[in-house]
Amino acid sequence: MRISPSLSISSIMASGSATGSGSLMWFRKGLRIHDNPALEYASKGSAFVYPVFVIDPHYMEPDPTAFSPGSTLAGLNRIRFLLESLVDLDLSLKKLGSRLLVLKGEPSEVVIRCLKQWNVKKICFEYDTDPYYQALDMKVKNYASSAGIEVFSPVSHTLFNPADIIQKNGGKPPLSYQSFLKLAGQPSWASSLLSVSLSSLPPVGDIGSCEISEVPTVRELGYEDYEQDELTPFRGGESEALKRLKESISNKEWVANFEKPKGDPSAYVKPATTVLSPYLKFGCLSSRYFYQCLTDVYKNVKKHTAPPVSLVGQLLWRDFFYTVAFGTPNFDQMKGNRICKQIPWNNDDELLAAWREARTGFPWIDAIMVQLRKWGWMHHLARHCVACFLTRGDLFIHWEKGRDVFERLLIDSDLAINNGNWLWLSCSSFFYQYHRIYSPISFGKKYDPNGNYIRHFLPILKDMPKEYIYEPWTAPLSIQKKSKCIIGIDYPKPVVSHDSASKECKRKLAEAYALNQKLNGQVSEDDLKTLRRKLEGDEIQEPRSKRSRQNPTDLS
DNA sequence: ATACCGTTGTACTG
DNA sequence: CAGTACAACGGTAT
Repeated sequence: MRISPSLSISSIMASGSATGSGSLMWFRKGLRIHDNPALEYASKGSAFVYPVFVIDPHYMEPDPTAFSPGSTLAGLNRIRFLLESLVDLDLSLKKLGSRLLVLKGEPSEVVIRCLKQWNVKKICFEYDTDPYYQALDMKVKNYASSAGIEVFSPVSHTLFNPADIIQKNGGKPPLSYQSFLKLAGQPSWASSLLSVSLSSLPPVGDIGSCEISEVPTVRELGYEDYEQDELTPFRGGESEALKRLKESISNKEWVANFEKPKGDPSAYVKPATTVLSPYLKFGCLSSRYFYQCLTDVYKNVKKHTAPPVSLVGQLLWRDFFYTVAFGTPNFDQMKGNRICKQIPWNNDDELLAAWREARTGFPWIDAIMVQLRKWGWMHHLARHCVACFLTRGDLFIHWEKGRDVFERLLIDSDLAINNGNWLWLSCSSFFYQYHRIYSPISFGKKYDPNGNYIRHFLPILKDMPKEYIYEPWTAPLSIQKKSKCIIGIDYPKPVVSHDSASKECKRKLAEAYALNQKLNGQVSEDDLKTLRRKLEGDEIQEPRSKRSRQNPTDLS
């Protein structure tokens, strides 16, 4: 990593205007120029601005022990998406007469070191509700106030300020979408004027002895022999986000009639949704700008759909989960989570690995897991299918395990939304109708009877006749041979029988719910252990349920 | 205590 | 494609 020569020149020039004050713009999420209140404030009345991004090695550096290429925390697809977003941000800053200063290390330490070395009067960064940033920001704020540096940290990642909604509700977050809507009311902030679009930025000041680099490439980070086939088709960055947004809203009929549950999860050539989630996640796209574009479309059509199913409804779901996550201690785990049902999930690393590695033997499930691995994105309903299958539908494995896999592999993985949806799908919170189980066979079939989606992501099954493609283990051996795919050799047998496994899951959830109700949610680890023993005991007594684990004689 | 509701279940019927 | 039975949860309003 070297110091850019162009920076040295500009820094000499900037330091010439010693009388002006400087500000530090700390980018984390909010990787955009448009509608960026922190950036706007940083540049206002400043002689120079330091736009900083800190690379946290924990997030970026290769971890060879992880189950997929990437760092300890993020898969390669999301790291690449972030780097592309940073390159785009750097280009946009350069067009405005600035540039991105990339530093490396523990972010709060690096930022505090910069504050010590540079002559800045204010530090600006988007407010972040994630516990990780709450902790970092506390350290930075404490230092800044002790040093007499102004801190400006506006809420601009979401439409509403989660703290406001929680306060309105008497200190607790609303737990249903409808009650959230009621509390949120009309999004006045969301309709307010966007931050002015910047035509230029003050130059970067003297960087002293800080080690500044360009945005690194994945190669420079140490991902030399990454697998090309795990390359997501979605490119990161604000420019890409705005292009995608423009394309989406250009079809006014589509925007006006959008109904989330009616989307086709098997559509992959042209996905059934906007695929703006990764851009919202990194703040390449302002949720407020997106909101205003949508309401503009609504104004110009006769009628349009409404929350929860409309596109605006999707943005509000995002705010809903942000609010609940912010107001719920231990939101990302079962233990100590006030809103989470305590359920004696199974520990089965073999079944977990089969799910994660797309070898459950259910083509619909496995194809979705391949799409996750390769694209880092799947349709919302596809996520439902695999999440339900892993947890309450078939495998009865802890939602935290599935959450970890999604968190790593999704390019749009977002603490609040990812955990919120796993809580939802596992019937641990928000949603409790555990008898409604997605069939790993029939759900996909009704959208894609020919199995094109499966054929694309699981090419081993590309010649399987459509009659068998969702249940290839039922195909006669002659058909398997003709399709060049022998079940049990070329493609696995199903790891469970869906009928018996889903029945088992329902029975276990009924027992777990009863225990939660009896103990008023105060379920201890011992209580869970006892229940787990009881459930296993029942299993041994009932020969029928022993079949929940598939064996070859059950096939066909 | 009771009725109604909840972004996105399945399988069957007309 | 819409309507229905199935079986039946917790949260919320009454």
